[in-house]
Amino acid sequence: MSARCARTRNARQNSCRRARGRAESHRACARRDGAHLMSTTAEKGAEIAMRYRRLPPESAAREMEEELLAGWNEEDLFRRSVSAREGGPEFVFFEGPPTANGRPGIHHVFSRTLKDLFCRHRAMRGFHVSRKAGWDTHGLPVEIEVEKALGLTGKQDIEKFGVEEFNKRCRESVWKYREEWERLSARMGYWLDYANPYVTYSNDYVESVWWALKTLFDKKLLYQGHKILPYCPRCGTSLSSHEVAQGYEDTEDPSIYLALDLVTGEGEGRRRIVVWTTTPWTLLSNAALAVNPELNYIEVRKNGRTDWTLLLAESRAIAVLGQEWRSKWEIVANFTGNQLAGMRYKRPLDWVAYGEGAHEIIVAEDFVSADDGSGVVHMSPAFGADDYNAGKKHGLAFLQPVNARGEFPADIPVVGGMKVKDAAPQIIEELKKRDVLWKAGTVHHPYPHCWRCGTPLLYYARASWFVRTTAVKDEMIARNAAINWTPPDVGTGRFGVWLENNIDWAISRDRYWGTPLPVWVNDEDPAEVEAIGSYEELAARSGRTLAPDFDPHKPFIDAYTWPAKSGKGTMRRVNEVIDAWFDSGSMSFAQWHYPFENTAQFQRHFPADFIAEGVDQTRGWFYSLLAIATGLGDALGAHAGAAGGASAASNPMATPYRNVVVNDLVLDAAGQKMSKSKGNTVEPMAVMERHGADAVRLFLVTASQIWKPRSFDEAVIRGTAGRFLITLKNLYNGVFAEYANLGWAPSPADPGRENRPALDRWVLSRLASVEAEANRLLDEYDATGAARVVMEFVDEDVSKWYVRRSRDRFWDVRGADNRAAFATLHEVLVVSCRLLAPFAPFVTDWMHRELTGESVHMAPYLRPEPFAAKPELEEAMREMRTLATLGRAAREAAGVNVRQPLARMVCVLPKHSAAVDAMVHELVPLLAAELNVKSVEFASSADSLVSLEAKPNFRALGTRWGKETPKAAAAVAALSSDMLRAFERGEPVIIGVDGVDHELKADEVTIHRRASGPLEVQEDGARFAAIDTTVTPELRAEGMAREIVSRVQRLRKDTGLAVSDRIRLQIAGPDALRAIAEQHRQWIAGEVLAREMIVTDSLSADPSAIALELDGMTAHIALTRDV
RNA sequence: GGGCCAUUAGCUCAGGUGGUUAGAGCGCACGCCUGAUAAGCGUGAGGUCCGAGGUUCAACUCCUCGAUGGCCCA
Repeated sequence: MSARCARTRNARQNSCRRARGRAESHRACARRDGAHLMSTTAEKGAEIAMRYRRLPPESAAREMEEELLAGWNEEDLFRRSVSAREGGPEFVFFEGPPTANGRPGIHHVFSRTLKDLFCRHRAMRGFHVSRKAGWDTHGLPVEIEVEKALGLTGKQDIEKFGVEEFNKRCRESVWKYREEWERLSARMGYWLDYANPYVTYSNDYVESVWWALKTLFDKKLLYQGHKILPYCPRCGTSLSSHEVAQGYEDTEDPSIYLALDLVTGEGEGRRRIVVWTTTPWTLLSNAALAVNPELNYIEVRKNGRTDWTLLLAESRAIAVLGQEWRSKWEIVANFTGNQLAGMRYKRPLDWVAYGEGAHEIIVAEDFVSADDGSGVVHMSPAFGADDYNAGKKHGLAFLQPVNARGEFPADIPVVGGMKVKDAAPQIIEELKKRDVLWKAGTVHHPYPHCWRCGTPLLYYARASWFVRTTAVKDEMIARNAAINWTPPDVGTGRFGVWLENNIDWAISRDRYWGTPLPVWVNDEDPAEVEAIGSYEELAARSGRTLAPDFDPHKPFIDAYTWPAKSGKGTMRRVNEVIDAWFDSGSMSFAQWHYPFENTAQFQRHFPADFIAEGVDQTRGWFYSLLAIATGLGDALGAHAGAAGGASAASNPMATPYRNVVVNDLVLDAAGQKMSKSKGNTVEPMAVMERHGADAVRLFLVTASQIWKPRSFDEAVIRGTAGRFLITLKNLYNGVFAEYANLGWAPSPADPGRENRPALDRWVLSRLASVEAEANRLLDEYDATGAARVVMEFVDEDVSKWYVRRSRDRFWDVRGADNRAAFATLHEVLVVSCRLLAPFAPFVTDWMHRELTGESVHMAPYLRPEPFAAKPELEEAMREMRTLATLGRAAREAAGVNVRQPLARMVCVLPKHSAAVDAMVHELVPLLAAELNVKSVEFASSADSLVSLEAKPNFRALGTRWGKETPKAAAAVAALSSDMLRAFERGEPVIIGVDGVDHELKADEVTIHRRASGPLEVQEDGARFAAIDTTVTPELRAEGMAREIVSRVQRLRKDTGLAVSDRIRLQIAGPDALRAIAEQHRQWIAGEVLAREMIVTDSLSADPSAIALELDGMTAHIALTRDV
């Protein structure tokens, strides 16, 4: 205290000198880094050159971040941070390309934060992490956007408009949002190499994709098939299963029961069979009925009617005939489905003539279910996958009276020219007329719609090109087993199940803007097919030199034809382009134009160590990467020794990615899914302007585990991540910079870490533990865990305890203890910045530069020589903090505030090792200071203050006593304090259960100590703190002195004095108060930096005097600044 | 329609091989501090762990059925 009191102008001048020295070195730094970030700000004119700049206030996160962004740009920091690790081990990251023609949303900020933070962490660990950007530029979304802009609807319009011009517009449209994406990436601090992105429409990229397709073709993995595919009549194209999966919507559809006449023999009565459908438009093409072979069918006759009967599945009778059907209908016959097979019937509508093939016949098929309908299904082989397969099997007729626009041909009666789904009322009316309608209703069910335009899809038989992924299914599963999924159950569950149910990948699209399928077919003989795998090959086959401005897209590519090898006919390219998912799934090699060039680059960057995307990519990019890499197999080179080697035997090939982090959705504040139609989307730029990118990033990562959906609520951001950042800034601004600027800088004069007080050694130990833990969690791809560990440390340990208990140590800069405190806090802040840098790259860089002169992003994540963690010290401190909590609660309960000193507290702790006990002893002064007590004693079990209580351990008792557990527990709980003391000494204790004595075992009881006696006690399990609340006159006087100091300090503040200003102080009051002031004169003067302190009987004349009530006495104080 | 996951304090979320005292943050109440001050800190009150059955000496935890929400599949 005297040191503080004696702080002089001299010290201040001293600190000015040092500050200037530091400012010089700052300028040197600034030149070296080519940035203005390091520039020194003068505060209060030229009075003091601050060595540590203050952070802007909380509201100015935006200015601070923008200042940094400008600096990073100038310094070219991203590229420098990558090249500085050149030569280090490679950490390979693949960027999943965003579609350049959509706006980025807040969920993109989420997955990009994850991508960025793991890359930053690995870079700080010394890995070389190049991060090539990419753009997904082909596909239906682009076409739709352009169609809308041009006012076109459908493919005919596009053809009329001209494919060349249309594709030109597509190519331009793609970049509509490019700048917005790049701005967002920059603003959020997502470091990605945008200078050399891969672009899926580029000639090089397309050529690599061609190579892949040709390779698959040569391996017989690319084929043309005729399959029932979900088809969008508006877009005029089939959709792949992963596209369909995105478009299910609840729809109301017709639910129609027909009663069709069976063809009967001579003399038989009319027999009708009940058939169910939800797609009446397919009835025009009905070819057969299907029944389940095993199911029981009944033939029933309505009471009182003899002229006809009805057939249906027995289990569906209630649904079709009503709850009371048994009282109204009589069963006349039973059949299995097998028995019905082969029977003939009369189709409901005869508008389309049958061509070849069987028709109007009942077949038995396993897929017919008894769960809905009538147990009899109408079959239309052109419009359903099951129907199609059954049609093949039974040689059924194939009617397809629907055009590519989803309309009936004009020449069909009644419904000609109508959209098929719109024709339901007309068809139902016709069925009524023909007396084949049993009943018509509606049904609510999910039905697939086009994910882009919302049009209901039709299942439609079409010629299409497929990748035979089913042929490599087992290998895909084996490779998947080697992928480390976060969270794991996406890999085994959602993705694993998807692979198990894998079907061939339909990759062709009847569209315009996409990678053209490089397959040429002989127009005279469709069996003659060639695939082209490079531009060179194209030139050779076509006999044409490719122009310098060669464009592989439609329509130009379709002009390349050549005579067939067979000598008859011309080879012409098929019409289709390919699924854009195939483009993005090819990025691992196509981004390098492999195998045409950059083989070394490719090999260095395959497979990826890490990718991250939203869960919606499970069936998208995660799948296409795996399917293509697996299909290509050896063609991607033999990268033996796959991930970890764990399953190297079954999986000699590398997976395309070793670790994948999957994040879930971002919901709105109310937990609803964000969508444009609901208008509850969040504009990411605006949010970052309001809260700062650091806060948004930190919030997204820490709100909950990343694989759970999180609600995005700005109020919560402010209260959690935002609040944490304020605490961090205050530690730097309000504690460290505030006082270090009075003259401290790191120097050899600082005590060595092992020679610092226990409190410092403790926080350094915690820091070391947290450093190791955060690193470990990031290594394991647990971003949430890592961020939380560091944040909790900064808040709980540093702010709430280390600084709280060290405050007065920062009030001077010269003593060894002061230097220890500054050096410790400096190190804690520097390392905390590093640990947080991947999550909050802005404020941590700002602070780190101030603290060390270099960017945090060039710093190592782990210190080369960390302070060794001290588990005993950490354990002892935990106990101390528990006792502090209990002590505060005791004071609160007794109504004695902390400013009032008290004489004594008595504590009890559970048994500890000697090492921990020694530490506890060393920490006692901290506890005494925190609770403002003169002495801290520890009581033993033998102490009269302590009584013992037994708490039964049910887990142990349960195994021994079973049903008798409650009785045994009661007997244990009833043990007396004395008996428990004896038990602790090792003497046997007997408990009686149902009159039988048993010896108590050690693990069956937990012994708790409880305070008894006159003290104020609080307890928590085995710990307790008892405080003697007696206030003697001496203690009271001391308390009053502290009261005076408190009021003077408040007055200093109110008067606007700086923390280092000296004052003249006057205190007036009754005799008793003056006596106290005199008694504690030196201490009071020291605390409030009073050079002069006058104690007098009256100050009433002084207009600036403040009156205050102290323990019933009125006092006056007045102060002036001492200059 | 089938499968999976949720449901715990006013809000957001932890948790537990079944063990009798279910935690945290925010918010709230009360208070402290006033040399972090458009800051800092403490204490406390809040819970039929979605509902109904069942298994067990013992269920928030396991089983069955149901409700609500979400995701996936068809």
